[in-house]
Amino acid sequence: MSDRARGRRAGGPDTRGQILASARSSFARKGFGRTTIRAVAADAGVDPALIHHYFGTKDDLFLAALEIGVDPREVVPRVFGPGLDGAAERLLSVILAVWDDPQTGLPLVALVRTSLGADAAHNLLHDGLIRLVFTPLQAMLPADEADRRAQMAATQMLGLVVARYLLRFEPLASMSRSEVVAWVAPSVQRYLSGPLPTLDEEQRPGE
Amino acid sequence: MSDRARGRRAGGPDTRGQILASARSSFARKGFGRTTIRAVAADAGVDPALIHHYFGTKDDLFLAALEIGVDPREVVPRVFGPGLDGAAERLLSVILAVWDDPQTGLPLVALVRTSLGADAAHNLLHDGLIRLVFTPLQAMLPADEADRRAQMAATQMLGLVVARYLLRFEPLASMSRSEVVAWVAPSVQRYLSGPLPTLDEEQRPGE
DNA sequence: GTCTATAGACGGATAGAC
DNA sequence: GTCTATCCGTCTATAGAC
Repeated sequence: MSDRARGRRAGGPDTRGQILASARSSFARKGFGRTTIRAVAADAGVDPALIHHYFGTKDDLFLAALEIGVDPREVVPRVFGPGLDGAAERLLSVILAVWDDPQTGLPLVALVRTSLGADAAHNLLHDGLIRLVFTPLQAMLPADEADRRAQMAATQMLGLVVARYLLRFEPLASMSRSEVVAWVAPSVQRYLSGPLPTLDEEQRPGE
Repeated sequence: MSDRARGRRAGGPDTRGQILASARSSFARKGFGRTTIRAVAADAGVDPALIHHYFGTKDDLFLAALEIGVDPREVVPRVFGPGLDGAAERLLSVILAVWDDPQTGLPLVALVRTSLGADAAHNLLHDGLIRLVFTPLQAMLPADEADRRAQMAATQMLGLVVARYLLRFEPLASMSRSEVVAWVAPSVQRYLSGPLPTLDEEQRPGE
């Protein structure tokens, strides 16, 4: 991001990178549907036709913009390797670090924003991103509790991400990573390894 | 919903209600941007022009579809009146009940999905919905901790809502209200009244 | 009340000149 | 490589007939 996001394309025409940067920004801010090729082109200072020339269709551009700098298969073992104890803290630290970095965070914001805008059916979110962290997580949990524990943990991390990076709540968005981890980790850890909740027999169906 | 969502408009032409029901459904599933007047009209079995005739512009239709059956000023005191103790459980019970009911839930799904798809700037979500529950909540908390405690609680509730009603994770979406409350309430309650997290002095900025 | 016809704007995609 | 010109589709919205 250091050499291409700054200013207009200097001398060496890194037009392709310029387009990618503008696309990432727009996809992250507006999602797929509200991003237009024309707007991306204008922001990058090039002609709309160039984008098709380089990337093909709008979908192709979106996929190209999702290319990310981290390989999940490398980071996942570091989080879950040491065991369930402290896993929440390690997981949250990694997640926040990845999302705080614009290079890796912007594509993820674009992915989440686009997925939430579309139908629940074919979302990249569940089949792609979440599955990546779910599968190894579930493998560490008792089989009959794995689904519930992992999904409850997911709700907390998803809500954190949405509030901090999509809606940009303050002061949450400006808090340090370590403070956020200190607040949230106990909740996530309880979902992973805390006691199962005891259900009251009386369930009031209506309100 | 019982008399108008079922089948085509019977004899008495409740066309207006039919349109509203279709609009709510589409706004909830696709958000504002991806909802088209034409599709709503087709789903309601009427002509697109009729929608303009009844409701005016697309924005007007959206606002009409957001009309909801619950008055927050009535339910809020019931949740926060008894005090901070057990507030999380009461709050979650109400939230889940409102969202589980299609009559009140669909407009809320539409609101959240649309807000998340748009820019962070002018979102109805923060200025409308969340503010409604935030203000009375913050009034019960120590002034210097109110923002943080309320926002951390908001992340959990937001993530729960997104996962259960927008993304429809399973088994989460099919779990009973009381089971969800049993899982999540302790987390929310800790944000509201638990001990403040202790921050380590050493903050590793990188990674 | 309900529908037909159409205006007017916008965006994706392509062909082809330079 | 980069841009001009343009086609085609989709959508909102309106005017007006029945």
